[in-house]
Amino acid sequence: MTNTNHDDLTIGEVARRAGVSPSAIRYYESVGLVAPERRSGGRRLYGEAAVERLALISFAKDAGFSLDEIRQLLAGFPEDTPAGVRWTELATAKLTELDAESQRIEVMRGALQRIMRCRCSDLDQCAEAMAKSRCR
Amino acid sequence: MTNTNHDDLTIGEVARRAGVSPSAIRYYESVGLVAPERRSGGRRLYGEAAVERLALISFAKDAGFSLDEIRQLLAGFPEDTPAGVRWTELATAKLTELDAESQRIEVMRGALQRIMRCRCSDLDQCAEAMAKSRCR
DNA sequence: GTAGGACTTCGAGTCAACTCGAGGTCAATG
DNA sequence: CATTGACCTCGAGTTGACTCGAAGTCCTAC
Repeated sequence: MTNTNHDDLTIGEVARRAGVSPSAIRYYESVGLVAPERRSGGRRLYGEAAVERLALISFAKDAGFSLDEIRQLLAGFPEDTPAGVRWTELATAKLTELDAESQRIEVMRGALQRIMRCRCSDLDQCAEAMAKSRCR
Repeated sequence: MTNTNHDDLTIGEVARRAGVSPSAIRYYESVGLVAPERRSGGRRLYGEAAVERLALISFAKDAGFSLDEIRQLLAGFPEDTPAGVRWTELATAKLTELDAESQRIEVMRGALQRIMRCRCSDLDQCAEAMAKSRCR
């Protein structure tokens, strides 16, 4: 019936509204994150919900989730699982990863600050000292 | 003359001593980070210095430098540039990157902690709220 | 002299999250 | 009715730091 619903959005419009590229949307579709409501003449047609879904994906990406993890979020729970439970499960794991990452960064920071005080006259000397464990 | 110097190390020995794989050493050679002292019958032969050079490369990698940056370190300065100057130049830039990275991590942490308090009954609702800017 | 093991080169494959290009289709407009 | 522009699919390319496999070579030991 509604073969021409004027609320329909083309991929280009969805892309513009959500701030992502059409090719990214097609890619997300290929990995199961979004799907058009229907098609007309081969073209994908979306509803407003797609824009929101993409906003959620962008948020999750910014929060550090991979597309794989985002798929878990969207489809890795029983249908009626509340959003908070889903988020909590994934975010808890991610926070642990972030802790590890922060720690790694601190270690690197320490190494960098130490090495800046190196007094070796050349790198070969420095490498030698390093192999022996202390750079002078 | 010394076509068979018994101080020579094969790629396998260097790899074992430095704790990196032979293929990684060949790869490092291909990007200009190490070179064998000489060859005998096609085989690469290294001196002790190669082990030290690899220790330095490993240290630099652990400190967050890319192989490209390590090449800068090794070959991007006038010959007589002291090690400390080289390290300081690269480490300063790297520390700035780490600051940015840390900050990004804090932002993600904040987003994750906020989203865990989400009370939406499903993700569609959550996505809608997100598009409008606040998740309840 | 032959078996084994370590080595050689070269090209392709890996991971993530896309992008790009070619070649073709579709709808609206002049 | 022809052009334009947005869309379609599919395959390949991107980045970094390697790894893997194939096919061949070399040295050592038995």
